[in-house]
Amino acid sequence: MALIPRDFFARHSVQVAPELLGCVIEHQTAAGLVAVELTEVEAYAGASDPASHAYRGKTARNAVMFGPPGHAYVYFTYGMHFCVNLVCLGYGSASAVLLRAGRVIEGVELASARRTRGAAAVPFRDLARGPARLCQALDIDRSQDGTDVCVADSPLRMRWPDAGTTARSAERKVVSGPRVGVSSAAEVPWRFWWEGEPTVSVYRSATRRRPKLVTP
DNA sequence: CGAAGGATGCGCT
DNA sequence: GCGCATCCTTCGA
Repeated sequence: MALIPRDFFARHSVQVAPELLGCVIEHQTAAGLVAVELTEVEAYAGASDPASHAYRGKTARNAVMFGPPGHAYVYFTYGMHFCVNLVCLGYGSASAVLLRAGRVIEGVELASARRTRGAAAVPFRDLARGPARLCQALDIDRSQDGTDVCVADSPLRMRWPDAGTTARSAERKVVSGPRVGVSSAAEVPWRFWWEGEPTVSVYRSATRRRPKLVTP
């Protein structure tokens, strides 16, 4: 297992994000190991980025983003979902990369069991397709907030692509586009993914809300 | 197919 | 209170 060194993350998130494609996040729990090869990520620039949680300054929730690079920032949203970021640059910059989607390469059965609700089986491509699904497949929640992913004995860690993945990466084309679900700075093309990869989430623009009140 | 709405809890104004 | 870096189900064509 070749761990990704902290220096890798100690750069601007926009530079780190596309290089994370093909890298592997793995979570060792009592139930077993699940590893996911990243296929889609989003960069957030920190205090200067209106779409970032760090835009309005440091709070108890986002404190990890203001810490050193190579740590996991996990947040809870929409009353039921978790999303995981990897802190970049560090030392107060509060920049990070959101892990949006990936392909499960180890522990498929365990990931499938975590993702399955009721009777309907989840298709393989959908196991970690979307930031909240990825967290569910890996069993990541707020107890992983602040975890150092750059040490070998961490239950949650990042490693370089496998040899087979590296070969496949060479044939992959990295493309970029607007970020998903953010209402401000939506024009910034800081979402990166592998073109034609089936595990990439479906794009949804942020302007799908606002049912607003009705007049009877 | 696509669009629409509900679920659901917490951080921030 | 409001609004979310979301997902899933249902409804209609």
